Amino acid sequence: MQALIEYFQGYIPLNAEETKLVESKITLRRIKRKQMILQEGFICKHYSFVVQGCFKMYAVDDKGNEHNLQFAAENDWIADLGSFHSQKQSKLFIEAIEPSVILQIEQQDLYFLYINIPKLDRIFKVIIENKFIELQNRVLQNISSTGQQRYLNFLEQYPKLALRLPNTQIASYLGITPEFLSKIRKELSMPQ
Amino acid sequence: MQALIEYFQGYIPLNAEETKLVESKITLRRIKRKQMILQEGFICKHYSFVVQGCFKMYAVDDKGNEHNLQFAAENDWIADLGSFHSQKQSKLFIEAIEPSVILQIEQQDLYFLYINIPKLDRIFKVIIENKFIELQNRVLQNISSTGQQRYLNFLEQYPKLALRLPNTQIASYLGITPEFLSKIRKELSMPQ
DNA sequence: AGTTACCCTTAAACTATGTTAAGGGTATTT
DNA sequence: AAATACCCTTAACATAGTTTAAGGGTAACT
Repeated sequence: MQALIEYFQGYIPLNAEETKLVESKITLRRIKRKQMILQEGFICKHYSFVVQGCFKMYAVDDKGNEHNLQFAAENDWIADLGSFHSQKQSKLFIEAIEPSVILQIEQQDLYFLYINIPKLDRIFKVIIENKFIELQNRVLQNISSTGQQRYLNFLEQYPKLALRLPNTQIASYLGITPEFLSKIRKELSMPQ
Repeated sequence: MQALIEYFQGYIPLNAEETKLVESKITLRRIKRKQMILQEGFICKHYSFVVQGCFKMYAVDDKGNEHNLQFAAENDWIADLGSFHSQKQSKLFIEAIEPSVILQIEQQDLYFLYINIPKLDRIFKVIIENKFIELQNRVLQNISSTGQQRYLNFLEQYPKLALRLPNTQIASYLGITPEFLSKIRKELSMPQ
């Protein structure tokens, strides 16, 4: 629980009363590997903060292939924001890649906190702005670079994550097949 | 100027005093076709609201090819948020595709407004959240769909924009060459 | 009104990436 | 300890997308 409070303090200090209010709306959950906290067809009820572990959020296409939209490790947030805010059925899955510990807040509780702690609007605005900037860089990569360039960029941008994830998951995130990633890795490892 | 106030009202009503404060920090500019309001190597000094006209934001790669990250038409915002907030040099260009009218606000003035009108934090949080959701859908398309599917999706999602833009610009946004878009369009127009 | 710049299309040759199939390795589960 | 599931790689073949070059059409500038 302390992890989240410290995380918020990194943006704007919260006083004791505000801290208490936040804590009153937060639920801690332990999630097993491969357990899902969101499945297609369900409404995304929680905004989740990862204290420990790692998650992937993905869509499944008509052929049954998964496409990773996002990973989330320690001190990162994960949710299908579209479903969370509209309360409509999600088309996404969120699944633990490792045994994990998360802090969850429900939509109504978050809205309650937004009203009672205005600085949370500011904090979440900055959080989402940073995520937006990151995502825009990813789009730029996707429309302008080859698979190899995107892979190298991923290794550079998320070196720790790259060590934790199987290559199949990285390939899915990059938008290439595991076989092609294997070919890329071979080329990169060869002299010249 | 009224256009922006009405736009804000669509999120949360502003009172007379707040309206006046916002207006005091806004500058109206008329932009000619092909005129740039941001160039690579410069700091993005303004958050711009499009009253009339249309813009593209793009990066130029080492081969000199442009890659469109975003379009912005009436009632949309455009800025390189990364550069705007960090005050670091941008790698992007923002250029008018049509003769345009925009309302601009400088970074320091926006921060001033955030402090004096807390509900602006809320409004811009919601704006950027919606843009994030949109962008996430685009990433999903990019990593999971063919050029043809992305083109059809673009036509569906931005039908009005598609009519205003030359196909070269759409191709650049989709991450394909104009020649390939031409081939796609031919296939789509052919019986079967 | 003429000229320039830009836009759209076509096609052939080429490159990047996907598909299918197979085998061996390693971690997880029973 | 065996069995299962998953992961990584390789290779032959198929498809998606690019490059280059060219021609004609239309909108913009002088």
